[in-house]
Amino acid sequence: MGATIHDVARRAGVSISTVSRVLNQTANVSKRRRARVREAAAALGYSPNPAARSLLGRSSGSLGIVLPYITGEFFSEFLHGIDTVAQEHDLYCFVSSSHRNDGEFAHVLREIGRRADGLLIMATETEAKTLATLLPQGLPIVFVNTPPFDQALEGVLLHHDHDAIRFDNRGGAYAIAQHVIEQGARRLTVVRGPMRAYDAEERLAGIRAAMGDAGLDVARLTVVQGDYTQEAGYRAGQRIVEQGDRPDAVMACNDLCAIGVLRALREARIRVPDDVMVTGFDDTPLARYVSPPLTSAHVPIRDIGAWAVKRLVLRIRGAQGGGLGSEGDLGPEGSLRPERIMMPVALVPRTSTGYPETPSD
Amino acid sequence: MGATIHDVARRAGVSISTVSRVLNQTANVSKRRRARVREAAAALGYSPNPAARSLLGRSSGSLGIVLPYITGEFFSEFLHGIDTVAQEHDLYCFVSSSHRNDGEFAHVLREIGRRADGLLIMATETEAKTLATLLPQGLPIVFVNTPPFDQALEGVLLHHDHDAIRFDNRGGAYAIAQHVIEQGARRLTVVRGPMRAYDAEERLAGIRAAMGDAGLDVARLTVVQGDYTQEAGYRAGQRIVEQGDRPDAVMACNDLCAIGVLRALREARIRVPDDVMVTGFDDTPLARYVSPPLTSAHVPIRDIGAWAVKRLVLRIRGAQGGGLGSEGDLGPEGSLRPERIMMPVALVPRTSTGYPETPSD
DNA sequence: CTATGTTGTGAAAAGCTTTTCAAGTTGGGC
DNA sequence: GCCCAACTTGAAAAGCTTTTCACAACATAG
Repeated sequence: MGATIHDVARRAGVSISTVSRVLNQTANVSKRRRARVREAAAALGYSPNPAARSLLGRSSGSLGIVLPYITGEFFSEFLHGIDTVAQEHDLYCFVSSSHRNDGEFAHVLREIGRRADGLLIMATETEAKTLATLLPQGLPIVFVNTPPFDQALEGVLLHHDHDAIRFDNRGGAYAIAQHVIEQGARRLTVVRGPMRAYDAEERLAGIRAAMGDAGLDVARLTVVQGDYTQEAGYRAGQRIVEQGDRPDAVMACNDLCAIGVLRALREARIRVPDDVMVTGFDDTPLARYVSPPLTSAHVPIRDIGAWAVKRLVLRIRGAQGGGLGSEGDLGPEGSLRPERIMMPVALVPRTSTGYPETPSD
Repeated sequence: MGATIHDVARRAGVSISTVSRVLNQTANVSKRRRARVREAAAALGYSPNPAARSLLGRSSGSLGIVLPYITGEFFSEFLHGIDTVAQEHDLYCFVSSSHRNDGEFAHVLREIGRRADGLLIMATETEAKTLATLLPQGLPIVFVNTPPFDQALEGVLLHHDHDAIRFDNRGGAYAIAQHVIEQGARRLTVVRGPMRAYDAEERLAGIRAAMGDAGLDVARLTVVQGDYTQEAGYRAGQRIVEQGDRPDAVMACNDLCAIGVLRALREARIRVPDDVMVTGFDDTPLARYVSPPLTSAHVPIRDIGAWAVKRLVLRIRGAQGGGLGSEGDLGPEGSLRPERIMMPVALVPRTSTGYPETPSD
């Protein structure tokens, strides 16, 4: 089907070595031959066989993106950031998500690790220790939103020189709680994320800290179990309504969940924000469009995806990746120092907490 | 790093041919050796190098998923359906989307075509004729939501034996329009999808047909330009409000767009559905959670993704794929007959068109 | 003009698997 | 007991690229 390097060599009247050298710019070739090879390659529409290339242990030209079960806009946005940068560098992404258990996760990680030049791993649910034993060796990896660097994963990260990027769950939650308290809320209820998710834990901690700093009794925080879906938010909202002892503010674990809460309150004829304030998290594009517009914490998820891939490219292709990281980035042996980025999460106050609506927002 | 087939052969005391035969069950091997090979492979954690395999022209174990620019939940749901089935068959998905122009699209299509065993193409925006010249040869392809089978693509589809699945844009839009008219609407406004998208065209046709059948003057349908984002819906909604001559119903091109319309109406203190009805399309999980719950047309997007991949697997792995399609599926030469599926799109009436709210929905 | 270094080029090997081909072994029938 | 068939098994080739090695041509310095 596709032309091979031999076809190009024959047409140009040179050896395959010369063709390879011209196309990869890996050594000097005389002007005349170079032109002839270029011409032949163009005429035949030649592009090197990726399988043969990766068999050599060189680049396969692909990236592995391993994700947890994600729903809603968050996923689209994240993948969009990833895809844009990958396309710029002519890299192709294996995307895999929603693994049902650790065994499946391990299998996918291993198989994708064999096929890709680098890995982007987002695994909030799988614990750090499990992850550490599963990591493919000798492959650049960027962790997104994995557990805190200074805990179990630290050793792994240091040893393998991996990068990591996460966002400030605690700070974002702190800001939201602080804002809600400033708006007059005293009795707070949280619809928390999944039990195993450490980020849910962090957000909870942020809320508790804000309550403590504001002089509120942390023990009086009501925590309702939920997850990152509308359904869970809806059910949690119903429970809050039935409970009778109505809180001043319901802080959902993300925007989707908050939307479920909003519906439950609406059905019970409870007004937001007049009777109860509601907040989300992530600030997906949707947040400003629901009724009422949702106070949230902005997570720059698209930028995070983009950064992760840029970083991966830098490690895979070497320093010519360009634009990212200063020269100081290079470690003693010329290898990149691992970087750990914490993306700030900014409060976005909207009507759902009584903040005046601004049309531009 | 990883063990090779030679390592397994050495450990088991046999030749690499025997190892290959055992692992692929491609020929008889004596019981004793078979056991020894199995054992050695397990001990070394051997799995065959995918690059070497695909170099042989055999399977690469991966699928190519080529998508247009998609936003919101629709994307997540679709990919979820795809991923679930792919994982069942141990296939890995190259996902690529948001190509800025035909050149980029062509490049990606070609490169992914070289890397994958089969292609899932969803390309509403790229025209059928362009697509036909770009198709990689000799590769199973499933088209999702590409232009109607009986138009330009027909020849290509027939020739290459490709499958196609789409959903009934026209029927769904017809049902929505009919419903809205039954609810008392006479002056209708449409926020249509992108100019180049043929599905937007189909939905418009469905609406016009419903109007005609109901005895309304089709010429009096107002069409506002939009696209599949909330922002576009918001702007379109603002324009509708400013226009003064308020319609009885606004039919948005999808749920996201409808949510934008809802916000614009809300800001103008126009009540939904009392003053104006609003409808969406796709029936994403969100539709039932917004305020008011959104009348929409249910597109089984997850099922569509799943069907497409099952079909691809069937073509790639041969008839043992199992469960999908009867024996009658096999054509004269034992090859699968191309199948074209039209998924029905069902009306889901909710409060935004005055339909009584049901808690269960 | 010889010795040395530089540059350009092709042959060949390596990377890992599947599959064909040939050879070996075993068993059964006459 | 011998021959043919069937079954097992190993060697080798093919698939396509990159890179090393060796060689040739050419230029420069002494």
